[in-house]
Amino acid sequence: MTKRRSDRANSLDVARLAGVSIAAVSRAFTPGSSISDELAEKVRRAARQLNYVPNSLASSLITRQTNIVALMLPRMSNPIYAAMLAEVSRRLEELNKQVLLFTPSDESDFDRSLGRMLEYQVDAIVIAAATISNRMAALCLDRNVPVVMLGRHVPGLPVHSVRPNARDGGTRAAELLLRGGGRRFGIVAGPSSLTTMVERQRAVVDRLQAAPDASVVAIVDGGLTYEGGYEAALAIMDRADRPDSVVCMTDIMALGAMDAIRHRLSLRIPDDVAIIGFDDIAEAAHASYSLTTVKTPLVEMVGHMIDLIAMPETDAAPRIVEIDAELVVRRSTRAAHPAAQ
Amino acid sequence: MTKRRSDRANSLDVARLAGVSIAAVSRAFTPGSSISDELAEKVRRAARQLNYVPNSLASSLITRQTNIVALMLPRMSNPIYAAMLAEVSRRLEELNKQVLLFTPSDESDFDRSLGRMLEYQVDAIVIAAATISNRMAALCLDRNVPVVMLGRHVPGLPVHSVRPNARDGGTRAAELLLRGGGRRFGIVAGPSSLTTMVERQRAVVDRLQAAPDASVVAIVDGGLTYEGGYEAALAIMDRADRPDSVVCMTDIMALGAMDAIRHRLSLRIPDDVAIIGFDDIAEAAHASYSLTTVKTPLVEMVGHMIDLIAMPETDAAPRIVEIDAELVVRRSTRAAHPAAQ
DNA sequence: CTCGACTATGTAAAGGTATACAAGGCCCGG
DNA sequence: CCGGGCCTTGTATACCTTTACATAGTCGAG
Repeated sequence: MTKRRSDRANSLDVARLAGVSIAAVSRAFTPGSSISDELAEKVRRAARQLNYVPNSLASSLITRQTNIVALMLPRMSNPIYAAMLAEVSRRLEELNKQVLLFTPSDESDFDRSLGRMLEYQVDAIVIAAATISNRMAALCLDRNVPVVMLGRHVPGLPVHSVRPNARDGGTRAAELLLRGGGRRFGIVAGPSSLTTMVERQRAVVDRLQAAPDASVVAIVDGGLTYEGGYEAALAIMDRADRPDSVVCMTDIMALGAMDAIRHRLSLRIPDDVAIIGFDDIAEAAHASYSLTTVKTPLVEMVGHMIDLIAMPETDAAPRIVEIDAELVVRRSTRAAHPAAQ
Repeated sequence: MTKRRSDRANSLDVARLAGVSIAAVSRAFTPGSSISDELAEKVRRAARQLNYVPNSLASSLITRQTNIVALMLPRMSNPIYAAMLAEVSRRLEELNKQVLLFTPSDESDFDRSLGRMLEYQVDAIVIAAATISNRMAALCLDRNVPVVMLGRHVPGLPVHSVRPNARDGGTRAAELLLRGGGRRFGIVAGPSSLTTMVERQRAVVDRLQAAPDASVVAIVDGGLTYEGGYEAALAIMDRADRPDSVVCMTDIMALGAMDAIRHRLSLRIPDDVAIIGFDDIAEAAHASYSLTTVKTPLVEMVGHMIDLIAMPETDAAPRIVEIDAELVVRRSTRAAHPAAQ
């Protein structure tokens, strides 16, 4: 005698049991609606008796609001994305909204994920560490679904974006290393397909090239993973003019680089080699690493994202919010070098 | 001239433009339904022209299937939960299902989150690192929504559960340390409110007490965080009969303990102190830690979870799946001690 | 006592789709 | 040439709720 799903009570069942109209049931479950306390109480009693739970699908069909925000978040391997997700979810739940998660494994899945988001009638779409095709962006715009890109900006795309000021962060990272006496620089790069990584690297390189006696002696892709950072550091350090400073485009690669430098090459950090990363993931603060890094200001970014998706529906120009980078100085970099001052 | 949401095309609009019935539109977007290729193509052309996207809310209202699975996941601070989420999401998306995330900050929010899950008519509920009240469990059962607890089991609750064999894992961890010559043991505990932590600890302590010359000299709560593990280790090691082995109930606390022992107390691992953890988070494999640990078999756990929520609807007894623990031996523990053999 | 302004309640339509059922077309065997 | 079976298409109802509108009731002011 399996209980079938259609045995679930609906508002009509509740209305009948309570001896009221179906509208009364709806109002009893809608805070602030015009209903007397007695009637509301009568409805709630009947509802409890029938194990009634309002069907928010039916409700959303009418109100055109699901209280669901889609989040596209690929490559969960990097802890910064987990932190981003946690913050996004936390802030949205404060507003009684939920995150519907999409983790496409491949760029070819992006459009399919976006399509499914629209089918679910989500109230907004947040895209982290991924991009969106022009076609889908236009479709979202047409349907009046706000889209916010978190952490990067693609010029010309009609979507909002919130991102840290990579140029500023990269510049300050480079300057810190220069002040610490750095002259020969290695770079552990991210994939060139990610604009965020390219911007960070460009900012760092630009500032280094502006220094008369500094030079970038090696750039190796670290593939955005710990292992990739480890290998990249080995490749970078294996040369006659060994770098005295290494900039990693993400912390997770920086951790790999530090471990390679210390445990494989037996060099000291920061004495032999100074290291700096980007993101400020939790592990960067661990005593084993104590990594100096350019922080990705998640809390502020998500705060602005919330504001953007709450904006009144207009087809106004997409907003670009840029947040100042904060340099978190720890012990993987040298203090100001006397000679450099 | 803001475009209103009601301007979104629906299946009737598409049907009219294509000169077909509304049923044809539905069939054109339902793979495997009875429709000729020409008609389907005609519908798709019209749909594209109108930027039509099927409304899965309306569809779910009828099919009673949302392809949404709710995941309750508090305390995202521990990386193991992020890994769990990634695996759950990955596997579900393979089946064209999506994760609706709930991250209640407080035990008092559990019931409210569960209630909202039911309102969204989710196909199943997965609960990680949290529990569910008897009342809500009964409600889910009544509505035929499968509930799977991931990582723990609460006796008497009418829900499925999938979990590692904590007893086996704890026993093997203890034995490894004993073989390595451990005699005085410290334990960094988790909150006693989490049955998982209690089970792990009980297994470890039981095995240690079965060894004639071993003793547990200190048990300190590490609060499930890196910082907590750090402080707990300091407390544990600050005594005359300093432990020669420390068991931490989670890896994240073990990392804190290792850092405290090495960088604050300047002791060697594993020579002065052997350390072992639980979970096998990614950082445990980093060269800076190389932490021996009892692995939480996420892939297998999620695989079983998928099977459970796909089971035909019955009110059969809830299943309990227990998975063997795997001990991942790295360099934070000593090899078998000659004297112990 | 009456009218107007409110509040509380009910009625009915709308929101977008899936599907049972009926109907039409076609082919093939007899 | 006819009937049965199959495939395609359309019609109409069902899914569950919100809300505009109408109605009935309450209360105070004039």
